[in-house]
Amino acid sequence: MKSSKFFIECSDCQVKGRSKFAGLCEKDLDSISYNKSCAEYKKGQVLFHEGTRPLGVFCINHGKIKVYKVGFDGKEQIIQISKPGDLLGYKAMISEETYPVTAEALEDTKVCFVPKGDFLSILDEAPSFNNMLLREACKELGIMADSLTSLAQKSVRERLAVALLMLKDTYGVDGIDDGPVEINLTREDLANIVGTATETVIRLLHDFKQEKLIETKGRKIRVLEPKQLIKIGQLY
Amino acid sequence: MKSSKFFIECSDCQVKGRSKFAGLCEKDLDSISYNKSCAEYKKGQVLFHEGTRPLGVFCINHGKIKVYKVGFDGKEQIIQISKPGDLLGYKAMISEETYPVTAEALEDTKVCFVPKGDFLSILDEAPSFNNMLLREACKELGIMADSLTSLAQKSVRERLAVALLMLKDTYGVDGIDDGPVEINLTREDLANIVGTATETVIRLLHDFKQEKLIETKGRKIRVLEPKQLIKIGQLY
DNA sequence: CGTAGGATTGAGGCTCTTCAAACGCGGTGG
DNA sequence: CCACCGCGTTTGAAGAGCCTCAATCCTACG
Repeated sequence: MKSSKFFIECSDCQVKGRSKFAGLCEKDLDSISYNKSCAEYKKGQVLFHEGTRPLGVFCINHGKIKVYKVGFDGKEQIIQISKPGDLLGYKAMISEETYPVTAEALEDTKVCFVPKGDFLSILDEAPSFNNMLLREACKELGIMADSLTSLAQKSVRERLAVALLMLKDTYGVDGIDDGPVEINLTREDLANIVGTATETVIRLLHDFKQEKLIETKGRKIRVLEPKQLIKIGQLY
Repeated sequence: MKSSKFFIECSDCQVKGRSKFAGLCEKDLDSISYNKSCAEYKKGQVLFHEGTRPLGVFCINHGKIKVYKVGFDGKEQIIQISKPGDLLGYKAMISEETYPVTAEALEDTKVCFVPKGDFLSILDEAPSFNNMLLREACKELGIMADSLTSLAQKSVRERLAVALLMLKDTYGVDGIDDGPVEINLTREDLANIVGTATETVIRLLHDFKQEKLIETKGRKIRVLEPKQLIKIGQLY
């Protein structure tokens, strides 16, 4: 289960510059910091389940989290991979609905939790924060329109190329060593991002490997030729 | 081209109750009304093109408008069908990006245009409006996650069933006569909603017709058995 | 009454899925 | 320390679902 053996002040947080709280004034940030709690979620643990009611928002401090919907037949569709600095679960809270998705840790993670009331009162009192979230949401809607078109029109090979490029960025954030980025996901998760079968992903990765576009070591994937992948993914 | 032979006061608008401006105070509504312009767009005319910079927002007074992205090979992917009361183009304006989509009239339409400056100043001055838009955007993001999952996991037959149900609602708004709803779209547009080929849509509509789930008269489609379509679409 | 754009039908083929089986690799207990 | 176990990965084969291309039919409209 999650534990609360540690606490991080927002003002000390390594990711505060990247987080959605970055623009807040000191007073508001302190107020969040004062009321929040911190927890660790181990690989496979769920932060929140689709269909449940939001009680607050999550700010990722460390680790990656997959956000997915479960389809009729039980298959996951991964909507996004969230990384440190990302804010999770605020949309359902604002729209006053149950979570439309599930959030699950892909690795051992550290996450701060801001209770609903505190978050909403900041939203009320800081118009600039409200506005920033609106701007983010609008931007995200544009990205979703892109993904939708991709999914509807591109072949699996094309979509896999796009997904690998996206994941390169997501996993590039860690970049402690500035060695090449290693994507670390099960083939099944990768398939659930691309929207295809696991076996298809494996076969296409094999092709990409033969074409010297990527390198694999166990489950780890390294992108060698991003430009080629851009071409394959027909990104313009 | 568009013409400006008419003008509708927001306070007189038939769709003001359904529009996003519904919650505004009288002062703000009058300010919008004073600065806006009205225009007619005939079937096939474009309100705005993907990639161009937004100069204001559009409020639909009459008629339906398709919002789509053009894929790499020129194929349209329809993201939504907008109807009277809907606000168009505000997302790109707020996120300060170029339009990610194109908006084109599906029939002869009447549309009001609110210039950027006026819209943004209302947004600035009315926190409740800001908040309402944020709530809408968050809700829409949940819907997009649904659509994404649908597209990734459902068969074309299932997706077509879902699309027909959605269109029944969209076209049901007109309901001047309370006769059955008639969906009036080209097969190609329908295919571009579902994300498939025109011929596939035609064949599946033929099947649905044989199963007595729908009725067609020319291009017009009537849904006879929504419950059956819900079952086919695996909506739960 | 002619024409153009949309709707329909048919055939063929390709992509991708599904099912089944074998293979590795990391972790665990003897 | 090593053999075993189990999950995730990989490979193969067969077939279903869709797409593409091409031809024909319909129908609204000038």
